[in-house]
Parts: sequence; C-alpha cells; structure tokens
Amino acid sequence: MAIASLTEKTDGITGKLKAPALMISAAPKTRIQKRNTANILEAALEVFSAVGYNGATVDGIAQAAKMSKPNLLYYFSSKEAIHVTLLEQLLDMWLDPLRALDADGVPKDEILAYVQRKLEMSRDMPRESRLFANEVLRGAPHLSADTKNALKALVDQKAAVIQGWVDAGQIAPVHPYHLIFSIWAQTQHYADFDVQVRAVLPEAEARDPFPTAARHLQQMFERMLAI
Amino acid sequence: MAIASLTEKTDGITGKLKAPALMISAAPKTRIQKRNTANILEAALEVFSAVGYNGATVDGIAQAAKMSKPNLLYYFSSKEAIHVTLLEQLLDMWLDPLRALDADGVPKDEILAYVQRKLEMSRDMPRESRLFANEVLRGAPHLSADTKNALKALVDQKAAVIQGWVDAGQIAPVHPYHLIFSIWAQTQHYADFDVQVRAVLPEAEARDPFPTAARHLQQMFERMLAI
DNA sequence: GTCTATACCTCGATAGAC
DNA sequence: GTCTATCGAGGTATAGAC
Repeated sequence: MAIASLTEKTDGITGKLKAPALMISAAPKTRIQKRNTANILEAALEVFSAVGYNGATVDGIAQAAKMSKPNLLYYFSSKEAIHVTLLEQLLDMWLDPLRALDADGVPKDEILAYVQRKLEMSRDMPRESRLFANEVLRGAPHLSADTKNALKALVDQKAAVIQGWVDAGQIAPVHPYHLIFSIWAQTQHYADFDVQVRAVLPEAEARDPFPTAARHLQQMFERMLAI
Repeated sequence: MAIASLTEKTDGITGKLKAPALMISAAPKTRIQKRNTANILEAALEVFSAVGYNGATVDGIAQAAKMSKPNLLYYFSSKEAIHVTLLEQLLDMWLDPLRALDADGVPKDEILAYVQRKLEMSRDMPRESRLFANEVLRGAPHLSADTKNALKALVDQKAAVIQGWVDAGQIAPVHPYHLIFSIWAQTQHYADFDVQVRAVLPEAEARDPFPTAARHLQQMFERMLAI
C-alpha cells in the first residue's frame, strides 16, 4: 500500500520507476530514455524551484535540459506531469531524515541529530526545499491524497515515538506534532527564505549562515528537551 | 530617509499615501479614487496570496474587485505596479510586532509577547504572510533595495537590544539574529504551510491549530531564554 | 527520437467610444 | 471613469517531416 512506501526506507531519488499517474508512457526502459528523463527532471527542479510552478515555462525547462520543447513533451505529456513526477519522486528522499528517527536511540540525541540532518538538507538541497514550499504554499494542488496520507502516517508514527519518550520521562514534555513543525519551519527557513536571511545577517555571517544556524538550533532544541 | 519610515512607528495599512515608484498617477485624491484603489489592493491581496504573483491574472484581480480589467488598469499601470504597491504598503504593518519590542521592558516578557503577536498575525492575516513568503521565495524581485535596507536596519536595531539583554545576563545566551529567524519561521509556518499543518495534525487539533501552537511556542522560547 | 512549423489559447496592456 | 473590442506577446501542446 501507498503508506508503506513512505514509512519504509526506500532509495529516494533513484527510485523513479514506480509509474506516476500522469505520465504518458510506461516506465522508461532504454538507456537513452532514462538519461533524458533524468535530465528533464533535473532541469525542471532547477526551473520550478527558481520561479515556481506558474512562473516556469516548458520552453525554459527544455532549454535547461538542452533539448527542444517538443522533444521534452515526448517524454512527459505536460508541464503538470513533470511537476507531479518531480514532487512524488523527491518527497521520498525529503522525508528520509525523519524516517531515520530511531525509537530505540537516545531520545535527545535522536531529535538533535534529526534537526542537524534537516538543516544539512536545507544547505545542500535548497532547490528541493523551495519546490515543496511553493507547492504547499499554493495549497498542494499537485500532491495526491495518497501522498498526503502517507506523509500523515509517517508523522503520526514518529510523533508517537516522541510522545513515548515524553511519557517515559526521557525528554521534557513537548507537543510532538508541534515539535516536528518547529524543526521543519526553522531548518527549511534557511533554504526557503535564503535571500532574506542573507539580507538581514551581518555581512560576515551572510556569506554562510549555516554554521551559526546549526549552533543556534542545537542550543534551541537542547534547552527545549532538557529535563 | 527610508530607513526611518520602518524603524519609527507608523500607522501601517492606512499609511498608503507615500507615492510608490511604479504608480502612474500621483497620490489618490477623490473619494472614489481612494475607494477603488483600496478595493483593488484588497482583491490583489486575495488573489496574489492564493496563487502567487505568476499565477495571478489582472483579469482575476479585476473580477475579485468587481470591476473591468481596463478600469483596473486605469488605476494601476500594470500588474507589477499593483504587486509592488501592495508589498510596500503591507510590509510596514507586517513589521509592527517587531517594532513594538521594547528595550525598556522585561526581556523575557518582551520576546514572548513578540512571539505571541507574531503568531496572532499568522492566524489573523495569513494572506499577508503568504504574499511575503511567495515574494521572498522567488528571491524578492519586487522589493526595492531601500526596503531591504530598512528591514535590515530594523532587525539590526532589535538584535542589538536582544544582545544587550544577553550581555546583562537577563536572558540566556542566544544568537539574536537567529533567534529572530526562529520566531519568524515558526510563527509564519502556521500561515504559509497551513494546509500541511492541518493535513498532518490529528483531526481535533487540525480544526484550529493555533491554541496548541501558542502553548508550544510559549514553552519553546521560555525554555530557550531561561537563565 | 528529434526536429521545424504551427495551431490554439490566455494574458497584459491599449484604443477609442461613451 | 468606465466600457467593448482588440492587438501583440508568449504560453502549451500537436502535426508531421526526417
């Protein structure tokens, strides 16, 4: 079932073979098809994350992928199909840090490590962060009900783990769902609002906000969870 | 100078008379002009915040304002002019909660009150939050250098206040800029990613996430700042 | 599989009557 | 100030040759 695909570990970006609903053709087969499809999705990530879904043009994506517009549309039936495929493929990888939160680990360490992994994703994959931010900001019109349910199932599961730690007195009392939102919000902020962060920070830090951000968030969640 | 207009208290949304660069006409004069201009900006806020700048159409804004497209374009020279005017006007009010942070108040109370005011803005003015989120996400192409400098000046000033409190031992050591980012990120999250928050939360809380969010953030920043 | 050419549409903005 | 009509640019997607 769909939920299992998000609660179980998968290979993320390379696991692109599960046929998305909106694609014309069946799963890609030949080497050149795989290569072109991957090129298109990489180009689409670049363009969508920079100017949003509505700001992007098929021609712009085609140019970024170094192919003609009709050729691109030979691989994907529409602009929407590219976007949907991209979202579904990347979401899996995007949730890896949360999926790795281990119920059997040391509670405080597990959560702090999650925060740092998530911050690293904002640093190393800001395009993915902005892609999702843009989608959710507009009301998530291209995320299927299945996908939303799978996301909820994963968060429910991890929230239960955190609640267990609270009940066992291993971390200070917290609202597990809002704690997760706090982690998402603060880490993704450094990708999604990057220009604002850099515009506001003193010049020395603006060049690379992430080292001080990492220390700040470490401090923040350490104090939040200390018993 | 421009910076003063943001660091000093102004009357926010009603202070729309300072002529924005991109408007055709001078400041509105007749009663009907004021009324139509206000209608257009209200409609534009509704549309831009729902579908973003690129997703919005002049016709859509005109319909929301219950006028014809050419009539709307009689008041604003272009779609971009509407957007720029809207951003400049609302930013002032948007920064009121930060501006109200009082250097002479009780440090912890001042910061906690700021958090709550900001969360209330996310609850009561989600459209404004999404408007800015969309603009910053795309790299803030419609915010002038003056506006960015004014924002930085305000944050610099308040960061210095917070640093003063830290130096005086009145709150726990924190990075003032990142503390402000933490407040922005976590409070705006409930407006910008509203659909995700509601999709993930258990049903009872999803109906209104704000009461538990308020308690969670109170807890979070109390523990962060406790000496 | 990839191209040129193009059909078809929507959008931003303007012309010009009233 | 407000309208109908329309222009021209730029967008998605397809036709059809190679």
